[in-house]
Amino acid sequence: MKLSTKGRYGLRAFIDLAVWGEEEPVSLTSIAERQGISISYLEQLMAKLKKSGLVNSIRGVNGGYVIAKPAGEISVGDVLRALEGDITPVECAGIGSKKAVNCNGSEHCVSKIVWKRINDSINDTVDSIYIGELVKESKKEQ
Amino acid sequence: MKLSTKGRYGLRAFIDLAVWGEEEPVSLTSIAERQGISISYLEQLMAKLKKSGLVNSIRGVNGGYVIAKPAGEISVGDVLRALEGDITPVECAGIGSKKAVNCNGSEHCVSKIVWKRINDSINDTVDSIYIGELVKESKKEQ
DNA sequence: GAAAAACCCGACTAAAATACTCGGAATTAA
DNA sequence: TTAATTCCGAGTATTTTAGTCGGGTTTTTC
Repeated sequence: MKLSTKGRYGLRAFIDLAVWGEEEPVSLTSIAERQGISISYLEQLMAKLKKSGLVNSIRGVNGGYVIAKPAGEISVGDVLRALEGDITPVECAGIGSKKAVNCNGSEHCVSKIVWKRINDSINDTVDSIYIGELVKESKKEQ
Repeated sequence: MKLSTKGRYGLRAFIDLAVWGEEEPVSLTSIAERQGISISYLEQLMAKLKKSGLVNSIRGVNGGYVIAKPAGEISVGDVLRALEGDITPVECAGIGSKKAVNCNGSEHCVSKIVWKRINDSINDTVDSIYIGELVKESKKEQ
């Protein structure tokens, strides 16, 4: 039960991008310096974000990345799901979905109720926070 | 970002115990049969639950385990924390707590706001569900 | 008292996931 | 051209997970 560095570093990088990329593209080198994350690893994270359409890239000298939509329209959930794939801790909580192994037994998987509530609460939480708020908060602190 | 089998199997086992253990202790053998979990592994899980005071054990022939308190007084959170240790996906979200590596940088760790909200929502969720409800639900289905 | 049935404990390990690194290719501004 | 960049795919050490295994100890029943 731990969010991997993909999600943790990736969100940090994305916020960094939103804060510093309003005028011109932000290079991985500069994000790496500010955030203390290696360039190689950032490349991987950015590839995922690009594939999901959350950032655009500009190649060549003075190139870098920019966010693809206004920060107010991108939720933390969008970013985390792009990076992690699925952020629910238990899979078998779907309604008519895949029947997990060992999901039988006398209790007819009552625990599914629990997993579903946990999954929902996480998704609700991350979908209710927008990058814009975090950018605002970040600027306030400087 | 996945709840381990410790938590998933452990909660299932605990519910099983609460359902079948009202009159007499429940043996690991019987839980293992109903739930499709190996006895050896169940031993490990029960050890944790016992250490946390959530179950009591009765040794000898016809022995087994019983829940230590009424099912209505034990929350899912109690059980999961006993099994998993800490169920929050991100550690650095404490207020004045340990300063994580790489938690510096220009944004002064705004992402902490996110981690804290996620952690809180998970804890609130699991602490609001009691084993008693699940037992009731389980019996309804039979 | 002996056997059976249960719990108790620590070490061990195969497999999977994580958290990266590395080398090189393509692109573009100056 | 050269240097700064993104892009791409492999490769790999470390850590975590998900158990198993073997050998106890304790208690109860017969």
